[in-house]
Order: sequence, then C-alpha cells, then structure tokens
Amino acid sequence: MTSVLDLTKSASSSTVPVATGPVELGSFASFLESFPLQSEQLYRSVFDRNAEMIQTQKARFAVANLEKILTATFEVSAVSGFDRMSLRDLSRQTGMSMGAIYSCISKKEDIALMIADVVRLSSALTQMHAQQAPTNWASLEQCIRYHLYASTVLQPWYFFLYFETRSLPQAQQEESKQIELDAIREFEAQIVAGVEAGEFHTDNAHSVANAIVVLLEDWYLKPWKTKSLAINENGRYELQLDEIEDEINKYNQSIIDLVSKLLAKG
Amino acid sequence: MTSVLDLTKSASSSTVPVATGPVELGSFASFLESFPLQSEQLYRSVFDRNAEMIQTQKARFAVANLEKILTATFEVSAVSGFDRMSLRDLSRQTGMSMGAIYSCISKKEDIALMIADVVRLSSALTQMHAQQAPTNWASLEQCIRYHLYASTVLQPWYFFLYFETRSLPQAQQEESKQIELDAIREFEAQIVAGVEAGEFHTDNAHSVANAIVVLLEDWYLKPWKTKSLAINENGRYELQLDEIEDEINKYNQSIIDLVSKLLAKG
DNA sequence: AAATAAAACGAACGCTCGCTCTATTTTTGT
DNA sequence: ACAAAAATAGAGCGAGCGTTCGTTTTATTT
Repeated sequence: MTSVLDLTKSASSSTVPVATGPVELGSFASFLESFPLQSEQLYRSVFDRNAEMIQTQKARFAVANLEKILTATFEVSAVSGFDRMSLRDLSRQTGMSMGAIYSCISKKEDIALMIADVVRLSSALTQMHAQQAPTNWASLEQCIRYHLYASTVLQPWYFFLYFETRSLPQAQQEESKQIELDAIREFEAQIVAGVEAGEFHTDNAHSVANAIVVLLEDWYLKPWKTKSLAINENGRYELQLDEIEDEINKYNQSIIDLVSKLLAKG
Repeated sequence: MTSVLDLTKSASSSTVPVATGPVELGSFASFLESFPLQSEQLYRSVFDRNAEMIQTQKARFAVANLEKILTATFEVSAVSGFDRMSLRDLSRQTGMSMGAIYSCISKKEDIALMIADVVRLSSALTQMHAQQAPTNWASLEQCIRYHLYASTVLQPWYFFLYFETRSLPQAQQEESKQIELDAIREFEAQIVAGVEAGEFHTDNAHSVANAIVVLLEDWYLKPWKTKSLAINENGRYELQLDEIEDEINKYNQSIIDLVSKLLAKG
C-alpha cells in the first residue's frame, strides 16, 4: 500500500507529491532500502519540486547538476558558511561553469531554499510515520529511531538548515523554528498518551519531550562528537555501513536508556 | 579573598588578568552582584584584553564605544548573521562614524574575536568555579546553576559564538568545540565522583553529562522557547528581574529533576 | 549530414564590501 | 584658554561579489 505525501511548499504554488511507502525500521540498512529521500530519488525530488525556477529542462541533466551543486554547497559551507561561499567557489568545486550553475538556480538563495524544502519534507515524513505500535513505549522508540535514521541520511541537509536559517527570508526562518516546536509537541503528545494509559510516569512531559528533541539534534549537529557521520572527499561515509549501524545503535540506545529512566513508574 | 584568572588568549601574547572573587549563587539577583563579566566591567575587560589592537587610548572612550559596537553587532547579526552585517550597517546602528569604529578595531573579524574571547573567559570562570560543596549532588547543582546564570547574562555572546564560529579562523573553530567538550568532561568527572562515592547510580556517565550540556546550550540558543531572554529595542530585558528569576528557576528545576532521575540509585 | 534545440561556457557588468584617508569640528583634561 | 585626543562626514580604493548574456559546444532529431 503506497500513499502520497503532498506537503505544501511555502514558497510556490505548485507542489509535487512524494511517493511514500511504509518505511522499514528494523535496521539502518533496511531503512535505507525504503527511505525515499536519498540518492537519485532525492535529487529528482529537488528537481520536481523546484521545476519552475530551473531553466534546464531535461531531468537527466538537471538532476545530475543539482547533485553536484548541493553536494558542493554542503562541503564548502560546512566550513565557512553559506554567505562566505561564493558562486565561484561553487563553480570550482563542482567543475561547472557559472552559466551551468545558473541553469539550475535563479539566484544563490535558491540553493538554501531547496535545502530547507527537503528538510521540511523529511520532517513531515517523520511526523507522518508515527504509527500505532503495540505499546506507547514501542511507539516512542520507533519515533526516535526514525528521527535518527532520517537525520543520518540527510545529515548535511539538517545541519545546513540549522546553521543557515538566517540566510533565509523571515517567513522561512519562522518555519524552521516551527519544525522543532512541532517535533517537541509530537513527542509530548506521545508521552502524555503513555502516562494516561498508565504506562509511563512523569510530571513534566514537555521537558522530557524537549530533552529528546535536543538530543536528536545533537546527533546531526555535532558529528565530531562521534565521528561516525564524517564523510570523506568522495562524499561517501568514512565508515562501513555496519560500523555506522553500530554507532547509530549506540546513540539510539543511550537516548532510549535515558528516556526510559525519565518515564519510569514509581 | 580574591584570586586572579589569567586565561591565556590564543590570538595574542599579552594577557590581562580578570579579578574574580567568590560568586554568589543564592539567586540570580545576588549572582548579578558578584559576576564580573557584565556592564562596564565587561567592556572594560574587552578593552584591557584587546588593547594592542585598539587605537583609542583613553579607556573611557574605548569602553563606551566597544559597548555600542558589540551591542549593535548582536542586534544586527542575530537576525542576518555576522557576514551579512556590513560595517556601514554598524555605523548606522551605533551612530558612530566609520573612523570611530576603526579606532576600536583593526578589522571586522576583530569583533568576532573579541566576543569569542569573552565567551572563552566566561567558560573558564565557570569551570573554575566548580568548588567543593557538602555533597557531590550539591556540587553538581551549583555547577548547573552557575552555567545557567552566566549564559543568561552573556546570552548574546554565547549565542553569537555558537552560530558564528565559522566566521572565525580554523584554530578558533577548534577551540570553540573544545569549550563544549571540556564542559562535558567536567560534568562527567563530577558524576563519576558521585557514583564512586555511592551517591549516584548510572552506567553511562558520559551520556548524562552530554545531556546536561546540551540542555544548558538550549537555554541560550533558543530564547524563543521561553521568551524570557528576549530583549527590547532599548537593549534591556523585556521582563522584570524577578520574572527572569522565575524563568531561570523553572528551567533550572526542570534540568535538576531530569538529572536527579538519571542519577537515582536502585 | 544537416538542422535544430538544449546545455555549457566564461568574460564582463554593476554594485557592495572592507578598509583608508583627509580636512574639519567637537570634546576633553589641565 | 589651550593643546591633545576623539569623532565626523565623506570621497575613494581595489577586491570580490552575484548575476547576465552573447557565444560555443554538445546532444538529439530529421
């Protein structure tokens, strides 16, 4: 059964749906097989959702170039910030000419807007995924796991939005805050549900929810704390897949342990 | 009894000591009476510690102008970022001429360096304050309280360093990370001490320490979550002192509750 | 093979930036 | 009152920015 997510884009009228099947959470490896926002699919989505601002017509060219542009943007601006990254830097890094770059964007800010759009889309997917599990605890666990997996795959995107929000128009700045507030509200609701079902105990569901979200952010904001998310000069993970799997599981477990203590009864 | 803190500045050879007496932690109000890095004292320290790059000789003028410059920097760059803030913006905002600004700095980057220096200094003060309390728990509580108080007073400074680290030279970027890692290490040591004394229990002191630091960061990074730290157009707190006191205590209590559950025995 | 359309190119444009300098006026300390 | 210090307004510099556009190269169709 495949559903369709039609997240309204804030900056444009037309939107392009993203096909979303059930996502597998058994392991990071199996998550990768079902998560739609990665590899060519990811850049294809960027192309589809921003078609009106892209001069290049043939998807084949546009998708390949968008990948180059966005990858280079992450590399350069992670070090020196989006504002300091000149389009000549970008041209050098991608091997594309200025003109070729401007066939995929209409202005520099578009790059930031595209990234913000993907993160919003991924966050919406994450929210939407919160499905009924046997227990409230299992449901909470799944939710945390999904957050971790998605933000690992899209780490540079999440990281960029967090640190470059101020390069965006005011309205989009507010939206970025809203993503975080929504995540907190969602976790809080789950916790309250568990408390009311007699499954958890806490007298400050909001602060527990806040702690969860902040720890999830820590994962993609500070890769240097664990090094597991570092990528080498070829844009690939430094670690093998199973090593990443270990790192995620370790961090996931530390959050779960922490939350289970915070919600313990008696 | 007054001691002296002579934190070595990374970017310069000569350093100016900062007088540090015992800091009162009973309430935020009493903290304000003893914390050295505020009001004129704060900008005086900036002047003293950066004297070699400041043309203006008389402290009276330099201190007043540094306050204008730094205050304006926080206001402008909190919205649009340091890179987008032009010195012409700064001239307009401060009411100073370009020449006057360049009597207090030698180049734009100096502003960011001064701010980073103060945050490092404050962090060193915070670390240094960790003093022996009757119990490990009391000691931990005091440490958290000090962090909250100091980062409230210097909120724009901490905020700036976090988001503008990438406008700094590479070496300083590393130092900024180090501040966070040191804080984690310090809390971890305290927790381990409490565990060994049989006062706490946890099997992951590091992750608890990490959670504490991340929650402390949340306080100064996301003032919009509580609104208590918002400042109005006159550079004053929106709230009255006792309202701020309430807000801090509320947040402090939520961290304390959380940590006490994480470290509970049995 | 020719014709057409799309994509890539990169020099050039206009502009803003950080920064300097100067002539002049204002403020300060004695 | 007077010399020194500070501040001002503004012109100006070269560098580098985002962006444009006439041209060339490549891909596709006829």
